[in-house]
Amino acid sequence: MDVNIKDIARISGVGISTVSRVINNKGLVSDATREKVLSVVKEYNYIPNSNARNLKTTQSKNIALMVKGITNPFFAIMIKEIERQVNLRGYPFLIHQVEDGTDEINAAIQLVKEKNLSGIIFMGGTYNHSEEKFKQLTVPFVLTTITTSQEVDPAIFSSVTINESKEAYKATSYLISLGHKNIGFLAKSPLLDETTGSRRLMGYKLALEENNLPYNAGLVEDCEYSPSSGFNAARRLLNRDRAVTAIFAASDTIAIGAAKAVLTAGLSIPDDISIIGFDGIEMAEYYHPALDTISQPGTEMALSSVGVLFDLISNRTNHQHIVYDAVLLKRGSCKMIKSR
Amino acid sequence: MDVNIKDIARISGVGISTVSRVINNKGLVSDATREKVLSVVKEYNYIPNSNARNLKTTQSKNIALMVKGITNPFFAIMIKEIERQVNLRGYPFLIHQVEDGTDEINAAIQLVKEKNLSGIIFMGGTYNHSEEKFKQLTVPFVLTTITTSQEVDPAIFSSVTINESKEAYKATSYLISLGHKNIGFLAKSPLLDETTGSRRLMGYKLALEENNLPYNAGLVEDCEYSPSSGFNAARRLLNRDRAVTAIFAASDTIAIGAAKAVLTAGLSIPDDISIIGFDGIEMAEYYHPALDTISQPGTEMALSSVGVLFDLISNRTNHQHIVYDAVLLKRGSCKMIKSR
DNA sequence: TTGTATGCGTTATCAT
DNA sequence: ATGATAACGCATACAA
Repeated sequence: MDVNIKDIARISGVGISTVSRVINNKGLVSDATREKVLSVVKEYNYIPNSNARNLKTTQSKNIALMVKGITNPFFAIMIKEIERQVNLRGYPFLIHQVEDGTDEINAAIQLVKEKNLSGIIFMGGTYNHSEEKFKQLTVPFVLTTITTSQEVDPAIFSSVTINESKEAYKATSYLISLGHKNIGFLAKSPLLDETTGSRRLMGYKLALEENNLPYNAGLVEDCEYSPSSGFNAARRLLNRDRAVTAIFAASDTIAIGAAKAVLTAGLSIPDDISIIGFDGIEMAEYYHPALDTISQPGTEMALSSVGVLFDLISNRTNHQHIVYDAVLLKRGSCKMIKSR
Repeated sequence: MDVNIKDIARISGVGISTVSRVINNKGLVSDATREKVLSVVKEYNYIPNSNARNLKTTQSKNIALMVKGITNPFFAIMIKEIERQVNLRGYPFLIHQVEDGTDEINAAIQLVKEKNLSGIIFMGGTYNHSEEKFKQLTVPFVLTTITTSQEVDPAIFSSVTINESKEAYKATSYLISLGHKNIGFLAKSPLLDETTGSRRLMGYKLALEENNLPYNAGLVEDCEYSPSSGFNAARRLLNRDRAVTAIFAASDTIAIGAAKAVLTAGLSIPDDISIIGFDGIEMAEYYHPALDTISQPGTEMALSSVGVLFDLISNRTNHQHIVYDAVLLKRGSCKMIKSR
């Protein structure tokens, strides 16, 4: 091991607590001793052991991000911003990837006990967590990009989200306004309860309903949030139902795969098939043709997630539920249906 | 705080050390007491405090990944696999994003002192780290996707890489073999020392040289590893030099942006301009047209990085330097130059 | 303004 | 096979 606080104290010719006061900027220390201690700290390259610190204070300053789906490019930019914001506040930050199929809340409960976290941000995953579980989380936390089922009391958690069904409604309505009647819907687990996919499906259905269009379950495909999966889903869809004139993909990654399927089939976007995605990742803009999308304000959501968390940590506020608006970006991959 | 080892001991009616032996599977414990302790542990949901543990053992089992460029989709799949592999071995894993412009080795040195890491994987960044710095790293580490400058003694570090210049040579030679003579090169910091971009530029230059083609600095553009940056760089290139018939992008993200620039300019891929990327991310395959690329074996590299690290941690084997071969994937975005 | 002593929760060394 | 007890490195109440 390296030098510790005792060494620094001895070398500086002061007591341990004086060193502690200096490195923590706490309590009264004369300028002379402060300077001396700091010089020794620097010379010996002393860095306090955070394990001992956290053990002593029974409260580390660690902020953890629990991500489900770290390969999601939309999350990538959010992660970057979240880390930046946390570091800005001088808190250590740790990213924990949650494997698909494992429970992130349980993982977090464990992490809290293990590392004495002081805050958690949950990103991605599903909504089916029980109130009881949340109550076991003894530190401030905020859900971002996800929320909970209706049964959970909003007074016990914070969230930063978009209104999934409203935004999906927006996308679908847009396609309908262009005259489309047979609109494919591609999402992950749209038929399961309490998933992002199912929320977006709700919006899709609502738009159909409001426009007196029948809901056709055959137009809904379940797929992962990836181009390859979107490709396969779109191909299944196109093979099964030749009447499809538009596709609403619940992510841009899916949309890109779907677009490829359409183009590969020798069809044109948007002349034969209109496509709209979701998220607003850079890739969608640079696809050819550029893909329309529902663009989420990822950076702002990241910013505000950290903001809400620190409000909670410093006891400044009660739980907040911030809902951002997403924006429909028209880039030309959707078009008025051609008359037949 | 929650229950601690003392509580468990008291409730179980045994001594503290017995509980410790049980939860660590160390030393002799009778089956009866073991069972009793375990039941209490379970009932009270006891989880050992890792700060105390690490403090005592002066060596946590934490493995840290230092990533520079977490938004890089190629890294994303590697990160996922690395985490999986580390967890498989029962070690806690933490991801630390290194901001562009900050020194990852310094950050790591600090992290080691703070958290008593037992191993580090470095991913991304540049090669210009001094031997002296590496020597300050008192725990096993491996560089992945990067390596060091020639001056650093290979006996003091491990690495898992591809041969950057060789693979770039491969891509460039391929374009040359198709008759291209004016080949644009897009990379991040190709003219700086000891960057991935500069290594790939070396391969590019070598291929030109071996084929008696002149090196034209005007065909080299500096850009970030992103579609937007690739788009701008390609546009600059196309505007400046109308003789360009092929573009070699040092990443698929750049290639996607470059492709967009070509298509937006009303040119065709590959009829007017051939494009080849680097990395082998999924998006490149689903671009339209699908983009040729030099595909790195990301998953295997991840796997082997963790393998090498744990060899170092346990076996005390010597340092290894594993170099993977990348594969030229032809998908149709490169074509024999049209005769003029 | 400064130093001493105590304890955070755990592991490990020693008796028993 | 089991239980006291001494560290691990630090922050802090309290004494000086």
